[in-house]
Amino acid sequence: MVTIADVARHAGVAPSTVSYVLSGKRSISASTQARVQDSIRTLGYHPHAGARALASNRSNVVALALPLRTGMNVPVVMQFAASVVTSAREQDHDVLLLTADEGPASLERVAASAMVDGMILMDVEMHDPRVPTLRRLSQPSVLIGFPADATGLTCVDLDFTRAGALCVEHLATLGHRSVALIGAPQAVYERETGFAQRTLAGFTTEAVRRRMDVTSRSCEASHTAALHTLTELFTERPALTGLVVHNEAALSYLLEALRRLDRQVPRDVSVVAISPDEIAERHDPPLSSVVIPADEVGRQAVHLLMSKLDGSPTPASTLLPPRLAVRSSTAPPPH
Amino acid sequence: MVTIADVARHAGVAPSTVSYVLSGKRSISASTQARVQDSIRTLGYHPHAGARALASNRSNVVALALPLRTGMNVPVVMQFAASVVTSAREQDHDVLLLTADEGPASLERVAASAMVDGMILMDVEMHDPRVPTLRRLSQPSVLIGFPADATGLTCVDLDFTRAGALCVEHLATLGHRSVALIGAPQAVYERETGFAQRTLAGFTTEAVRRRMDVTSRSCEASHTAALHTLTELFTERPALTGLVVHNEAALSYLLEALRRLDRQVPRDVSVVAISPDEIAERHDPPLSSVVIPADEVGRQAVHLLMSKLDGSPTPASTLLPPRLAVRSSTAPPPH
DNA sequence: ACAGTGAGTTGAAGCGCTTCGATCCGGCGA
DNA sequence: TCGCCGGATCGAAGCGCTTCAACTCACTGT
Repeated sequence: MVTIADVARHAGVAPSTVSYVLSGKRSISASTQARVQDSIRTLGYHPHAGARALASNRSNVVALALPLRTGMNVPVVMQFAASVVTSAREQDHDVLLLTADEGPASLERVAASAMVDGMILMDVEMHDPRVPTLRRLSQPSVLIGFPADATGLTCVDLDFTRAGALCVEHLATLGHRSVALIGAPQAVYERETGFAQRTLAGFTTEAVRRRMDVTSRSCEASHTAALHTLTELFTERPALTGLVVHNEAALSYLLEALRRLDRQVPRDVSVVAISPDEIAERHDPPLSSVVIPADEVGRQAVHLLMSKLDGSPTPASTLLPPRLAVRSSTAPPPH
Repeated sequence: MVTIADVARHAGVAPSTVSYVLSGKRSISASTQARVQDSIRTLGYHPHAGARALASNRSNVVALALPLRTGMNVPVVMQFAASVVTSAREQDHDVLLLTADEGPASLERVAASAMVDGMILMDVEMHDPRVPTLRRLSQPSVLIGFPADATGLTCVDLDFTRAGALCVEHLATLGHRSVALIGAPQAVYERETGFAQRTLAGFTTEAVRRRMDVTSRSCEASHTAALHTLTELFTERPALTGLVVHNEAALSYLLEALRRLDRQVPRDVSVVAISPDEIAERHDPPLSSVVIPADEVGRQAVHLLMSKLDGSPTPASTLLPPRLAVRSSTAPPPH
């Protein structure tokens, strides 16, 4: 292994000088810098991460905790993860991947052993068991999603309340008077996942405010469940013309079920999805949707964490405004 | 931070003794062990990962390289990843997540800086640019998938050749004489992804061997593409009754398109999917399928890597046998 | 009785890096 | 002319751990 001493010898300087060239923490003459950089390149020097972490008390690694719970939307989670990795690399950090297998203990472990400088948690529940652990740890963290009590935490997410309201607004503007939200599987609500609840709240509140007829259902991701949910819904509310779907996994099944039930989109019923763009676009007809900006959320999470790491003041809560993409699945209701 | 010296002091032993208790590399009396373990617990000691890596030349971290290329099946990739993380944790290792952003350079970086002890690469192409880098590195690695030239590498994957053949066999046994494979998007074939090509080869060879009428198509994941592909296929081969789908993203679209075309499954056409169980089960009708055992592949990859890490002899290539799950989407052809 | 054995334990030497004084030196103001 | 300043560089300490050689001590076999 090539060490900093080898580089120093090769460049005819002290090891500390090499270190300062690398970190830029002291001024070094241009000529020395050039010489050192040359030596680094010709010798193929890479600083030993462990040694660096030991000496500097910084590992340049952040943890990313992905619970991968049932009912979570896998492609979206993956987009988050990819975006976090990319953004972290831009700030010279690597990403350690944690799952929920060990529960909060894994956070404790990687933090206490100084493997990571900070952590990003996804899929946060209202009463997330990881939150108390988080508060106890010395490393900073950023949550993607909001727990019930977010005091002292840094959280970022799409503003799902407004997303729910935005869907209603779009449908109302088109003239719909009876709308329903089809949400995540029951399990997601039972564990009180914040984003699901907030969408529902935003949706319902806005619909009530506009004196619309409003209801909601959870739905599993299967053909049978989709068919059943829709049948029930239309039986209960014959006048239902506006559907908001916040459940990407069930999306195709629901659309197919609508066809089975001979409801044409958007002639008979309008559909708004809350999902990433790529997914909404792919359906037939392409779906009007409120975008889940996974990339942006991931990037924000990393930026917030980096701010905390270098001690900059950091907003406690960041809510990204929802954006509506109007495509071909929404139209005025039949009369 | 609690250090090994604190523990040693608290337990009344030398730091080295604590280290040996932790590593088990020397025999320590039961009483001392108990005392040390006690102190560790009461002080809440966690060894400093960096210090450990520096002194022992082992980081207990493995890299997982997920290219996240277009057309790759996201849920499957996620399953792999989850399984890798879980298996690695069982062997006391953590997982560093790499994407393709930096190309082979990221492998080089994490290896040269001793951040990781070894690496697992997913989504390997026939002529993968990472392979030359891999050969150059001193750390061992395991590939999920096979490049064209696998000499000197350790690879593991589902035996896609046999998987393709198995689908044909199943359809042939039911009496089908004309079959088609619907595979991944064009892009996947163009970059010569091994598994896609091998499935096609296994499928075609077996069908030819059985003197069946055989063809294949690639297909994008969209409603339009699915409809188009099927229309073309049925126009070209009116007698076509057996469909093998190796493209989970397009699966729902294809089934829906079949309904549009008034082909009932399995009455008019039998469908075999190559996909994870959960996905095949969810469709209507539940699909007969060849299972992609993502968990098992991930676990094997980790085990192989661990073997290489402790110098055990390791098979160069591990092909997991495919398993057919017969559900309701296959039946004898109409006559 | 005594060397030999081996289990149990220790002290100290690093591992490769960062960082904190300390040092050197050329130029500046007084 | 002298002292001083500050840019550039160096040397050494130390981060927390593992590991090796060495030591102790109770036993064993002869």
